[in-house]
Amino acid sequence: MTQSPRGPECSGCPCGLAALASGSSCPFGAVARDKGDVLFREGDLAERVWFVRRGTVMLERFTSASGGARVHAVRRTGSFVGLEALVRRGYLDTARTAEPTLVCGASKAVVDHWLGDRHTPARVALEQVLLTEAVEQPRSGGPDGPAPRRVARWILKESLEGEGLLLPRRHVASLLNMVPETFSRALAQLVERGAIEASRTRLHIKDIQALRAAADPL
Amino acid sequence: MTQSPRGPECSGCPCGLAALASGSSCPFGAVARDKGDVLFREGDLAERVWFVRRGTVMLERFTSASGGARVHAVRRTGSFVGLEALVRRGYLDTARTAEPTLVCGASKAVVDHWLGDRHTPARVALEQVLLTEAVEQPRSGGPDGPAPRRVARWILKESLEGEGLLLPRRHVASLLNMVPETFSRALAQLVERGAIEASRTRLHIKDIQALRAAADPL
DNA sequence: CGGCAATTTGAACATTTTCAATACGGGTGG
DNA sequence: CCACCCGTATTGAAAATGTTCAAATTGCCG
Repeated sequence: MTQSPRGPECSGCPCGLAALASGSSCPFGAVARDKGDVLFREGDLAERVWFVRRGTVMLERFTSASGGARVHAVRRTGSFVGLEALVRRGYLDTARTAEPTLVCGASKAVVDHWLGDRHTPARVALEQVLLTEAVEQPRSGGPDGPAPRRVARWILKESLEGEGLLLPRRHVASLLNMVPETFSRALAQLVERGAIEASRTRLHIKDIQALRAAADPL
Repeated sequence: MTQSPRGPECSGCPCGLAALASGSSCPFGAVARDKGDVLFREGDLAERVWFVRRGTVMLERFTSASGGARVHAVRRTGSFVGLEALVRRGYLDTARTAEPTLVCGASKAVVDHWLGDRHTPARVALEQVLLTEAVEQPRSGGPDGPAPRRVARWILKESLEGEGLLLPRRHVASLLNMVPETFSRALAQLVERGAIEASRTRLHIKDIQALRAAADPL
C-alpha cells in the first residue's frame, strides 16, 4: 500500500496526463500488488476504481453453472478496472492480479469529482457505455451449461428488461452461441417441462418457477 | 433522413440533457429507420456515431469460422452505437435495426467537438473504455469453430499484443470457454501439427504459417 | 391463394465434457 | 544441492451435448 507521489511517473499515464492538462492533480494513488492479490470481489460494494499502471488483472465472474468462477477478461497496462463503481452499487467481477502489478486506486467519490460535471457530454457518454457494459453478460459458451439452461436464463433476463420484443429466433440463437436448430430444440424442451408456451412466433412464460428451475443448475 | 428539431423530444434523452446542461445544443440529428436497415457495416470507415433513441439495433460480426455473420449484442433505447469511431478507423460491427427504430446520428467530427477537450478526465476515461472494448473479441463459443482453432487464434492474438506473459492455463482455458482438459488437448494437437512448441509452462510459436492455417478455416 | 423464408424435426456424426488416473514442475526443507 | 510434496497440467475412455444435413412444416406477405 505504498502511496506514491504524483510525479513524473504519471507522465506516461493517460490519467496523469489528463490531470495535468486539466490543471488538477491525479486522484489515483499507486499501490504495488503481488501475483494473485484480489483488488475487489464480485458483489462487493463498489467503492473504489482502479487503473492498471503496469501488469495484468484478471476479471472473474461466477457462472450460475459449474459452481466455480470463470475468468472472462484480462485487463493490462493502461486499463481501468472496476469502473462499474460509477454506475452500480456492486462490482460485477472479481479482480485478481495475474502477476506482480502496479495499480492506481481512488475512491468512487474522488473519481466522481475528478471526472467533473455529471452532465458533461463526455461524462454522459462514459456512463452510458458503462451501463451498456454492465447489462451485457460475460461471454457465455460451452461450459456455462447445456443449451436449455442458457435459453431459460435468456428468457428470464429478457422478460425483466426489454421484454416483449423478440428478435428473429435465428438471431437469438446467435446471441446464445448456438445454431438455430439447437435453440429450437431447447425451446421445445422448455415447453415440454411446462415452463413456457411457444408458438413459432410468440413466446410466453407459463410457469416462472419451472423456468427458474431450468435456468439454475440446482 | 428526417432531421428533427432539437426540441422537447430530446428532453428525455441523456444526450439532449447533457447538451442542455452544458449550454450547447445536441449535435445529433434524428432519423427513422425501418426494420432491417443497416446503420453501418463492419470494416467501413467509421465516420458516424449513432444513438438509439427508441428501438433496437443488432450488432453483428463476422466470425472467421462458419462464414456468416453472428449477432453478438443488441443495443436498445438509450444506447450509443458505433462509438468505436472515436478510437478506431473502422467499425467493429455491422449495425442493423431489429425493428422500426429512431436513431440519432452525428459525424465523428461533430461528436468529437461535442465531447469537448480531449484531455478532460471524463473523455480520457471514455476513450480508454472504448479502446478496451475494441480489443475484446466478441464472445466466442461453440459455433466459432473447434477448440484447436480457437486456441490457435488466441495464440496468434496474444503474440501480437501483450506477448510473453502467460496466464495459468486453467485461466486461459476459461477465457476461451473451454475446460482445461480441452485446452490441453488443443495445444497438443497444435504441437503435433508442428505449429507450436509447448512445455508445461512455456509456449512458443514454431511455424507461424502452420499456426495461421490452424486458425483459419480455409 | 401461392410462394418464400424461417423454423422445426429427425438421425447420424463430431466435438466437448466428465471423471479418474498419471505425470510434471516448482517450491520447500533438509 | 537434492529429495520430497503439492497443486497444476496432461492423458485416456465413456457419456453427454451440440452440430450438420436433409426434409417437412408453418407463418407471413404480396
